[in-house]
Amino acid sequence: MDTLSGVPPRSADPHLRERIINTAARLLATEGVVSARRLARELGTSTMVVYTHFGGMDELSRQVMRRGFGDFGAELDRGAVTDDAVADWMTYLWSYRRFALREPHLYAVMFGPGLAAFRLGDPADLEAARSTFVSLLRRIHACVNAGRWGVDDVTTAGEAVWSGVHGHTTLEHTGFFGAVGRDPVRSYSEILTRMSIGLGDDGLATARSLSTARRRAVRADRTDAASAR
Amino acid sequence: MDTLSGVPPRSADPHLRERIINTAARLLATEGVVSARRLARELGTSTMVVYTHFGGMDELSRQVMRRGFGDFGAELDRGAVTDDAVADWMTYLWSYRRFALREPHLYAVMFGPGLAAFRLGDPADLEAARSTFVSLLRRIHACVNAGRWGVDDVTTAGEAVWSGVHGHTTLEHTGFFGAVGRDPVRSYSEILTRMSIGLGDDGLATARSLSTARRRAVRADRTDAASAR
DNA sequence: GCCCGTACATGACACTGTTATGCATAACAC
DNA sequence: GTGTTATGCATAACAGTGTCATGTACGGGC
Repeated sequence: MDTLSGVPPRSADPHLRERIINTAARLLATEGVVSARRLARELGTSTMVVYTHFGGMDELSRQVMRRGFGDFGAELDRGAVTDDAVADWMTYLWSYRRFALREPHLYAVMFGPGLAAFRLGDPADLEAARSTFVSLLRRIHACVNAGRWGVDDVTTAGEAVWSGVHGHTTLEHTGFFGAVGRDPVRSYSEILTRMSIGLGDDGLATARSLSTARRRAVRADRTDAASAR
Repeated sequence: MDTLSGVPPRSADPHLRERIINTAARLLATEGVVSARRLARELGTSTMVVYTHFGGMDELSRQVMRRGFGDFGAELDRGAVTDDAVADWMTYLWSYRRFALREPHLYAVMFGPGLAAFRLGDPADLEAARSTFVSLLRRIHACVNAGRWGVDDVTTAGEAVWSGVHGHTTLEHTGFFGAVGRDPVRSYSEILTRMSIGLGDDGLATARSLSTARRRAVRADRTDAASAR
């Protein structure tokens, strides 16, 4: 690593780099924004540490984003693979929503301007972001293999599914559903249901899978709440 | 209007208020951001005009947003009502995408933090934003009435559809599709197709409607390009 | 013609990211 | 152990942001 400058950092605190990223992630989660000065105050340092270690706030944000994608992917892949592929796919997307609601600001960094990872072309960032998408494609493939869906272009189907859950997530973050007195769980279920049927599944089978996935999601929510306590 | 302060503005330039909004909208479209100082420089005034007329940048942004919803709604409702309700619905959503791509920053203000219109509860803002959603619901209703779709809860279906097109739009704005070499028209078509089938339509009928809507959209794109020239 | 009030300009305050400068200290050569 | 080098970090400044207190000049009501 860092073969360009060729000089290993010889900091007094060898963990400072990690601490900066940790603190930035924590401030992002708790306060929604992270400024160089706020970060320095929290660390007991000057703002310069951001520039010696990352060159600027942009690169630091990308590091936080990269870690976010790591956590996100790990959490998404925790869902088991059962004989109900559509339920597994739905479980995956309920986990997607749970993460996005628990970490709204991190999600915004990851999927807002953070998707610049794709533009900037840093292989590590691109891979981090793409891995979660590939993970989604695997679930879709399983539904096709199970004979539930008829899809020739899995990637395009994945983009359509992702658009739906991502859009719903961002709408939920703006507070839309709460403001108009609508139930976001209901509309999220609608997305999953209509998409599954649209991709070829039987209506009744989709409804059964949704029930299964909802039960799993509620249980995961409880686990989440318990670990937070 | 402005019955709270009760004092009519007696500016040297009675159109200044309008000019500020116009200029802010133009700067937003051309430069992506609009700061009080940049605005003042463009207008040949000081930054104070923003505060005497709007009380701050927030309210000015909301005015720009409100106008944006007006233009957006007018453009969306331009689509004709024909005997192919699903094609009309798709045409509506192609117009949605066309507007979002032509005015990415305005769209971001409108549907990003701008959806705070729903939170803040200003009736005019809420109505401006809601009218475009209601317009979508009308198209959905037409599909149900035409016997193409079987939907009991039109609002929930509308939220699902909106999530899909909104999500796709924001992903497209981040440059995702271009960066990974994917065709956004293809995935957008996939959303429309799978949603229509998922909502109850026949696969072949949906495909025919998609062709119709695509033809209309291409024609509208050409008109758009011609008027821009 | 006077006076009041409003619209606007000026300049300052607190904040942001960034960077030039300087210093203390750690690592290395001998 | 000493001298040299260079690195990490603090200090302070610059340019930018939104905002506001103050002062001024002008327009309408009397």
